[in-house]
Amino acid sequence: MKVTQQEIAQHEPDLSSAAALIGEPTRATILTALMTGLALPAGELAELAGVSPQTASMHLQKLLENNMVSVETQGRHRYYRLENSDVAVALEALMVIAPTQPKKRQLPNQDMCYARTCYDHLAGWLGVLLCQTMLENNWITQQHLEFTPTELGKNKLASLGIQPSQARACLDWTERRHHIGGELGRNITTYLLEQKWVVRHTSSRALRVTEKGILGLRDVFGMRL
Amino acid sequence: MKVTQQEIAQHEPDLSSAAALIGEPTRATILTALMTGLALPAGELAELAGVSPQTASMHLQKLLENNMVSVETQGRHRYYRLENSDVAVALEALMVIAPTQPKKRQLPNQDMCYARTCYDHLAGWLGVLLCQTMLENNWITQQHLEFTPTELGKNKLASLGIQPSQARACLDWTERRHHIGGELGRNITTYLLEQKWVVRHTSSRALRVTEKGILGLRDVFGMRL
DNA sequence: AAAACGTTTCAAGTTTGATCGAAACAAAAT
DNA sequence: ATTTTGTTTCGATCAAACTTGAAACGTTTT
Repeated sequence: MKVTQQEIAQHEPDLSSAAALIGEPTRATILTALMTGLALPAGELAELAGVSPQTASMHLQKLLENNMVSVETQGRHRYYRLENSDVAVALEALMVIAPTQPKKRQLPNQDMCYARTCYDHLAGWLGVLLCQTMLENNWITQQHLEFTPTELGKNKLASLGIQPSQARACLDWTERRHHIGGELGRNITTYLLEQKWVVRHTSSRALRVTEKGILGLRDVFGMRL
Repeated sequence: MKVTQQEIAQHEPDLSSAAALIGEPTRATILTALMTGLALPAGELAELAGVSPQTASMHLQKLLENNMVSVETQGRHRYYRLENSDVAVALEALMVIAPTQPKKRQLPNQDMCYARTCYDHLAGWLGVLLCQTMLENNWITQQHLEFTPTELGKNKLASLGIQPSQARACLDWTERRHHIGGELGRNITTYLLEQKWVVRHTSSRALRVTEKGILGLRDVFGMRL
């Protein structure tokens, strides 16, 4: 046995173990799926990742042991979700530096780039456009990594029943641009889903804008889709 | 061959490959060392990680291919550094969720928790304390993830020859609290090093406060060490 | 010109850990 | 009660990749 780097870095966070956990393709797929914020049962995650239930179970156990996910048992189902938002933040940060798949430059799943949720707020092309529209219409102002609703924005949002909270600027990994995260991002996404302006694709993070949504987003937010 | 998760996530950033790159212990040690912002030669990184030069060379090549580090050749030396701050951000985000080494709960290297640099700005206990002191003394104000120098702070900093820039709040993984990052963080750290109030430990990210520094930090910044 | 040094390339050996069949377990459905 | 379904545990297999010795390459020193 030789002197390992563990001894050198004994007192630090075990960076490699955390990264290795995410670095296995099956687990990465599982974690990516859980970034919707949804809790998904083991079997569904197995199918999603294209592995057998045994394999997925093993991976989920490892994720569980390392506090990356938590589990809730309901009957014979076990629902897994991300442990906390720190995990989501780390995943997003990794996505920023991750290479995009080189092959198939045309977008195989246009929906996914079009609209999706980032942990719990709206991301993708739709999220970025919404963010820009709100900036252009002066509903919010941006100070570096922070969005603040203006008086106009507060009134508009409140009239829709959306709490005009502060928002964090969240970097998007398909658009490489900012969208609205934080509490406000969550509130808006909740509103859009409640109004059925966007609906979730089955077992995916992708969102679809409904016909009602196209009208609503245009009339209320002033978005040109 | 079976259907792999690559096909499902084809259009997305290759999360797993980026994470796997960091997930190998030797590479993680190398990357952690480079988080000082320093450029280090291959041989030194090999010794630091406790592996042979060949091994380190192979790992560095992989990091290079994936744009995690960049290299600069000087004579027979090749100096490696982190490619950009996005990489440092991802590493920090991982450290937040990484488990700290369970064995040896007492801190084996107190210096490392005491003071160190986070990529290029001051972190650790000293960084957090400095940040708090500046907030208490009303040199800066905090809006969520952003620090802004006050008029008082601008004057104080300018009189020291420190550019009173904006600052990003950066989460520290030993203290789990914010410290001053961004441009201002860099400026302050440069100042402290120039004044020799803090000095770098040899081949480590840890910093040591000099006797001159204890006086200086007390008299100028009002810090109680 | 020769030797020393830092680094990379090549070609092994070796280990880690992902995978799945088989089986066990638990809850729900029949 | 029996069957079906969702999940986990066990054991064996296998592939990916980390590791180092040997050697090659380029630069600096003597």
